Amino acid sequence: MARELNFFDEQDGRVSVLLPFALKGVLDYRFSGERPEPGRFVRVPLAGRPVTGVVWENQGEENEVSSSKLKAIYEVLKVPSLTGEQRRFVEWVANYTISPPGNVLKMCMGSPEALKPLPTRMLYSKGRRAMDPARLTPARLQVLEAIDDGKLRTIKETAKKAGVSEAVVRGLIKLGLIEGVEQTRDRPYLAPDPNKKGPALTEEQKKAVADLKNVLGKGFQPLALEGVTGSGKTEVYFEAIAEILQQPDSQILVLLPEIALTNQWLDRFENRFGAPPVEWHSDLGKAERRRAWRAMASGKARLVVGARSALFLPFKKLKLVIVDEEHDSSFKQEEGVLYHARDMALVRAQIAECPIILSSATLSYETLANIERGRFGHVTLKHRYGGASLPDLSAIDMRTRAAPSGHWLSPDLVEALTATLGRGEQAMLFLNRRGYAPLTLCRTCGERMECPNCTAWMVEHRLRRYLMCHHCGHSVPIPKFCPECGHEDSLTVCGPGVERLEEEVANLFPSAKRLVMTSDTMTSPARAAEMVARIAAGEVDIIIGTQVITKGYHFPKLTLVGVIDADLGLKGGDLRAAERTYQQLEQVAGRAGREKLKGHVLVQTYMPDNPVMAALLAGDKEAFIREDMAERKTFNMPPYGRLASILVTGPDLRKVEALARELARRFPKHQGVSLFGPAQAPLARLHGRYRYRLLLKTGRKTHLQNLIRSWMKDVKTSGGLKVKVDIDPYSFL
DNA sequence: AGCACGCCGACT
DNA sequence: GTCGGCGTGCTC
Repeated sequence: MARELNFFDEQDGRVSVLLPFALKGVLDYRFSGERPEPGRFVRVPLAGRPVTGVVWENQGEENEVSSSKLKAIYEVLKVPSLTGEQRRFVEWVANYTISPPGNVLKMCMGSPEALKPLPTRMLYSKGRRAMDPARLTPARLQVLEAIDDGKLRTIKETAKKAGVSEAVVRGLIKLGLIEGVEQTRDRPYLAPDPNKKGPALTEEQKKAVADLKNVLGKGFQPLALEGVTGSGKTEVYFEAIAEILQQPDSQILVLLPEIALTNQWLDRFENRFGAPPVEWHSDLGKAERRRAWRAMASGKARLVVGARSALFLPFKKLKLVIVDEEHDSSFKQEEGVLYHARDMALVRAQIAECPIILSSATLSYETLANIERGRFGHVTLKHRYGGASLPDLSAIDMRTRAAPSGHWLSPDLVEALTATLGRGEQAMLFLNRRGYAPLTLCRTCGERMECPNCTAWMVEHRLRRYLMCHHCGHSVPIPKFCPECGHEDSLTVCGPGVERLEEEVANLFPSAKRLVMTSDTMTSPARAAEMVARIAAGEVDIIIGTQVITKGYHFPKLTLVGVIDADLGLKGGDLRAAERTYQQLEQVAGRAGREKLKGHVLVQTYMPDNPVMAALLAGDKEAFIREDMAERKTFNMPPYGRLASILVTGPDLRKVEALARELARRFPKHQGVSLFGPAQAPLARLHGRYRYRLLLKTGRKTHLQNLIRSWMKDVKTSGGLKVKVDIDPYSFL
């Protein structure tokens, strides 16, 4: 057969290599000498240029390319291998999300920097060779005295300490009186100390810690840690971390939503363990990325805290996973490989055969359903830490207690603000809308300012003096003339954003110190930390912000939370609207009264009778969740049934529509599987591309992915058309 | 991911 | 007549 006919050596062989981009599968390469094991990082040629990939298990593919076509591996990199666990994880995620495995591998590679040889420098100390007295000079003697302490120094440092030139030092190195060692430039991470004393725990916390410790070390075991806001969940899972840290070389992953990874969290960690954790998030520089990635891969770092992508770090010995704020929808990646970090964390823990703790004040329905099914353990904290009580919640019925026209604060909320400020306490106003106003229109002709690329309004940002589309980022200066009818100064704004709310607060409370916290003002972790410090120092009276303020912060003097438009999240009317709204309101309410001072929450709503609002106000969230989940069950919706969204996009509306219809026509009918659509997506155009959607609903037992794969097998997408499959979708835009 | 190939509009 | 736009396809 063809194999025998090729002419390279007997010991040459073939290995499969997975490359970090969207190829169909692995590519085969030739090697000579020792066979590189699966997991090794290799440099290989691809279309004439070198790329980095990973040696992969042979797929036993039928259509194997002929040996004569194989190119040779350039180099096996001297970096730690991708473990078998991680390779299985890559395959699993690729399979589940119907993504090319190469795209998943890419997420595992951290950064190109991480795979380059570590930059090093030479450090010098006393050598073994003795000085030939004939060659001793005063300068050389000075150097020998300087290095007598045996410490490692650079040439420069040595010369400086001895008070001689670098040339003298180099001369001694040549003579062997000083010897050098190569050392990596990346500083090692300090080891967290599990035995350092933590804060005193309450009886309830101690009980929760005992419950957690009960399942640690018993292999894969998911555990939901449900504790009301301010109950000290973090301190409880810190004890689980301390326990696992006792095992030599064990590693721990803590996942947090990006906006909850704050200095406050890091400080608490450092206080408990005496060393900062490894951090992993989107704005690490490349040197820090390399340092973190290599530290995990070599097993030298013990604990990493990160946003969802930390899931793909190269753990050597993963022994515990924690997903904090597990209900948070930002764990769902909405671009590229569409995965949910909480769900994939469960898979990662299962592969590592280690426990996983899902923590939240407002557990997701997915997790609640898993508790119900008996798959997850459940530990609860019902009381706030330090004797603080949960805040009072009350509604302001905006149908009868409305704000004056053009204003957004009802008289009741203004009164509460006045009282709070009068007592020298802090208040927080929550409005989940960035900018000054969500809509600008022309009083003369009624024209609305819309994004040219998206089916969306242009949001005014008055501070920055432009209108901006929040979906594609397109911005234009605030126009003086109506672009439609040309009238001057006839444009008017509708509705509030946080900037406009701040303006109203400034008019009502001119002497109060205000701070606007949104993604527009918190442009970096440093800026965020600075704002938090100002609040903690009492330099702020009223915090006005979007959802960035709902999570994780602990401000002792904050006693009043005002929710400006509690109904906002219910308007989309999608599957998770009620769940999301309840979680968000509960979380923001949880910022109030976290220490000695009693907290109050005022919720402005036009629909106080809506089940979400009513349950929240009555403090009966259990009943509401039970009912909402029962409804999901009736309609076979997640977490009881499964969904997949198929989004067809392209620049030409006709072609998009035609492909969506063709897909529907070709859908293989299956029992227990329903197809909805195609229909225009709610965001009918985004980035200049039209969008049509199909929705697939199945029971929990159907193999959704296989079904979709065979359905999509020979779909041809020409003319700029794209089909995006989203398993377990969260966004229905 | 990159990069070459390929087929349709405004220039020397 | 050519330069160049980026759509499509391939890389072991």
